[in-house]
Amino acid sequence: MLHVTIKDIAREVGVSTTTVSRALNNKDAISPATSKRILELAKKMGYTPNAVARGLKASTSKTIGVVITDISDPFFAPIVRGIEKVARQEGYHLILSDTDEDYQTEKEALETLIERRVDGLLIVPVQSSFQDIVELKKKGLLFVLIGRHFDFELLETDCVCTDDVEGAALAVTHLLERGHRRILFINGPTYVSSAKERLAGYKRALFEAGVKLDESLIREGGIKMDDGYRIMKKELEKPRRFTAVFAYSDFVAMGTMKALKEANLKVPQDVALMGYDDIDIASFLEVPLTTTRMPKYELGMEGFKLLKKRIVGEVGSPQKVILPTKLVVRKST
Amino acid sequence: MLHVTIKDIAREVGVSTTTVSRALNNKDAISPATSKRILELAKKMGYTPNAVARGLKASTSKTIGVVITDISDPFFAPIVRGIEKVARQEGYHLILSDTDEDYQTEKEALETLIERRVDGLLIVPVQSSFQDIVELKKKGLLFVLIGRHFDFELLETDCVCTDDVEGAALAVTHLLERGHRRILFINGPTYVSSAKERLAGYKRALFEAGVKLDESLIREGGIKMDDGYRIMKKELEKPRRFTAVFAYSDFVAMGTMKALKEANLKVPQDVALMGYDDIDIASFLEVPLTTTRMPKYELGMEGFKLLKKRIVGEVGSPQKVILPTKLVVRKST
DNA sequence: CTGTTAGCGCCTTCAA
DNA sequence: TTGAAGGCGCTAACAG
Repeated sequence: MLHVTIKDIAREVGVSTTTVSRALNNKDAISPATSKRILELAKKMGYTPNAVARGLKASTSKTIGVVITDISDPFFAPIVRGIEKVARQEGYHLILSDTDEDYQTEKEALETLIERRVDGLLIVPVQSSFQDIVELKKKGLLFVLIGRHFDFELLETDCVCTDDVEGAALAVTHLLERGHRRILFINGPTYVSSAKERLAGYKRALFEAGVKLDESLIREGGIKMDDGYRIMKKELEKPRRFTAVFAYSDFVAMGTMKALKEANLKVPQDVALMGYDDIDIASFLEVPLTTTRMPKYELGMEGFKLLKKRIVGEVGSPQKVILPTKLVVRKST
Repeated sequence: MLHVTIKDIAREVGVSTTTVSRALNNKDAISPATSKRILELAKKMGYTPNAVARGLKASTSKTIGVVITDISDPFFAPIVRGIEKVARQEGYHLILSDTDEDYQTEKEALETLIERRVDGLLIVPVQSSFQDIVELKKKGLLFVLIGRHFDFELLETDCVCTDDVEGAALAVTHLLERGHRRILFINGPTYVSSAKERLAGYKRALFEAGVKLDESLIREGGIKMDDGYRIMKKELEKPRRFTAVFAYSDFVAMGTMKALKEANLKVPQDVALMGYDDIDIASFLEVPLTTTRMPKYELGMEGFKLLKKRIVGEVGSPQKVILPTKLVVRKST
């Protein structure tokens, strides 16, 4: 038999399952002698408690669902790591789902996670649509958004984020200070909140510096390396009308860098390049990347902490936790 | 009430829970009319099946445990991605545990995963000790090792790996063909099977080329970037006795590269550098890295597939699945 | 100090 | 075509 149960132990010791349960859970109301006998036998028989049964009884699974767009993305991986670290300390397990930035996948992931009766969810929402998140809230499930959020007028939820208007403004201001006036912005899809905010930050920085906004310098793309590559490749077919590039993310910046290199353009001499996120390897790139640091690990940790509060019943209106970002100047600007 | 149960539906419709269950599971032996009523009401009431209860009854959780040393490591992240991809297609969920290359953490992770009654486990073992894996096998749990394995004389288990003796030999041979004779090998900890094999491959390549082995050119370190940095840093305090470096992994190579750069040594002009793994960003490094490609994504996918076979009951003696590696020549050699 | 009973939510006999 | 009973493994309430 693969798993021994308290029933097996009870039979063996000659007591009731209740008594076994008591011994196993260090309850009082049991004689030290029986307890000892039970514990010893349990060990000898290789007993492992069944958390599924326990969960059914207690209607809590000590499990949280993590819904993320891509764990192999160097921006998201440390977030998951941060979650896992704190979660483990608190006795929680993580069920992981990759959505691949696809709404349908996200929706299905949420459904199956609910079926598993996770105690709560940590979500990096796809945002191309968000009916599923609305449903989640309506059903009364506990969840916290990480790194992306919805306008509170649209949908109020807990979230742990950064102020990307500020972060992007910082980045663009840095470029402006370096003397750049024509800054190509290769943004992510603007239905994603962080892309929306970074666009706002881009505009704000220009405005504050008294530089006229040229809408034709704004591109909307994806969040992958390849998106940056593709967009820059196309851009370079035309006469160059910019001296610097602000990329949505370091990943996008890497793709951009590749396209630039293929066109024999030097960074930063010919074109300055600014990323976002400060992924681990940003300093190891061909040209170490100037970027805005996102507190990735912390986003994960704080996300879990907030969720935990909700789980243990700490209530209150939806909360926005804003973590600080920071400019990191390297060689690409 | 947060979750509605079949009991709630039964009461509402005025039938037994059995009938509800039948409707929900599309069993026959139920009139289309009742079935329709039930299904409609279930939807209206927002019914979501309870996979925990179902799992208890069925004693299968459709969940597999993934025990890995660090998901934010660019070598392991794609492995997890590969697992998740196939697992989701087959209706399985992943419970994720980071061990941080720590045996005790691994041991505890395995225990709690067993408590959760996962249907099987996919493990990148720490290997500094392996009593926990022995226990796992003794208990009859289903698991497959990924990327690392034990000598079959020591412990026979399923595993999906690469032939790293071969891979390393390939790498070192490449260096030899470039004219290098004094190749510093910055290896990982040799209790890890891949490090052991790569060392064997290093030796074999030298032997086959008729180059005398100089043990003093072999270093045993860790698997992180910082290990490569630290070791090379120390190495450079002494007179240089090598013209090329073979690093245990791309990550280690990146650390090495950093130390080299700080010493104003050019790669590959002053020192050639060879990595291992071919992590996604290897081609984007300051000096694009020559390396041996590990089929990361495939390791994950094949790992799950093999595990699945065991789960559905396909038996047979422990199986070693060997995936091919490939030399990728870039600029660092 | 120990046992009996009951129930978490679901599904599978077996009987009607 | 439907339902009653029982049980997956565990624990809490209530007796004794």
